[in-house]
Amino acid sequence: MLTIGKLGEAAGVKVPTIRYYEQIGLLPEPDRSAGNQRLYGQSALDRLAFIRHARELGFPLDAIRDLLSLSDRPDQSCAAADVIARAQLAEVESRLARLTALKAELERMVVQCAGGRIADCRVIEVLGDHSLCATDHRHPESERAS
Amino acid sequence: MLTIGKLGEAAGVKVPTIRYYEQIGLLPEPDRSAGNQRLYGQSALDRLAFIRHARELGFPLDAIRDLLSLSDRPDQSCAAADVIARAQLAEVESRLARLTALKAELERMVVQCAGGRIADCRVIEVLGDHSLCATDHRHPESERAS
DNA sequence: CTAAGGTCTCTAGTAGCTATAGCTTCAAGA
DNA sequence: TCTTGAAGCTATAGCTACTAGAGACCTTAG
Repeated sequence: MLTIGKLGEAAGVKVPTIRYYEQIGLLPEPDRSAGNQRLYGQSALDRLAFIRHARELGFPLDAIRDLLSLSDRPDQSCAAADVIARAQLAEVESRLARLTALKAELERMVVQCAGGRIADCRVIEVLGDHSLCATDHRHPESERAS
Repeated sequence: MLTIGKLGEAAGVKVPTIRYYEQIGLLPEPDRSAGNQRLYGQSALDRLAFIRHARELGFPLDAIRDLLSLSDRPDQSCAAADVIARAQLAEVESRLARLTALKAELERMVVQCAGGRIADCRVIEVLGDHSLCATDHRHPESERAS
């Protein structure tokens, strides 16, 4: 049996994240030790590794929830899993397209910057006037590095 | 003078978003009408359009705050603006690289799905076992469509 | 037995909004 | 002039997926 720290280490997930997954019902409530500490077995480790891997592939937690409940019923058709994976692929592709356009626009911007005064700066100028752009890049991009 | 609704329409920004920008100090508090409604002039429209465009290019609000204060001092060097834009470009490039790897992995996954039972499903199988992956794709990707 | 480090619960914070509730103000039609 | 509906106001809570902190308790090595 693993304590929460060992489990996190084994799966590559931080301890508060595990407790968070339990709280939102993604992981079942584990048994507790006499001193009220969580104790996990192999199945919890498998499940957590599954979640982590799906997160790395960008699946949102709701999709992961669905995928987990599918994997709990191994005799059913995997069509539903396929749908979820394809949706994720489509999402990634659309984000790729947008980011590619953004990259082109940002490159245009920084290349044109002559390094003079703000008043002449292409960066500031382009930001102030969308018509100076080559591409459309409408709809903001979510921002979070990791 | 524009009401908040007209301003939002003109700049392509929703009304609550404008109030939010004011609240976090990105837009100055505008004059009010006799009935306490916000009234905006041209400069507010310019500023909001700048913000919107920078958001479309993926700049985080903190960076936009810096860019705005730079554009308020047109006689200074634009080096700082250049730094911010290059940082954003680097961020976009790193996200592109990650998404490209994800796309490849997801494609591998859905292509291999033979459409049978869950127990045989490559989608579920691959998610459960990272060693089946071709690429590394560690570190989760932020999820938010828009 | 003690000290260090892991674990417990609970709360609040992050980014960038969006949504709701319950109210007031404004503009146009009858 | 009255009315009605849209648009505005404030304040609060919610979204995703965590992360950070406080203050108390448990466990284990020396």
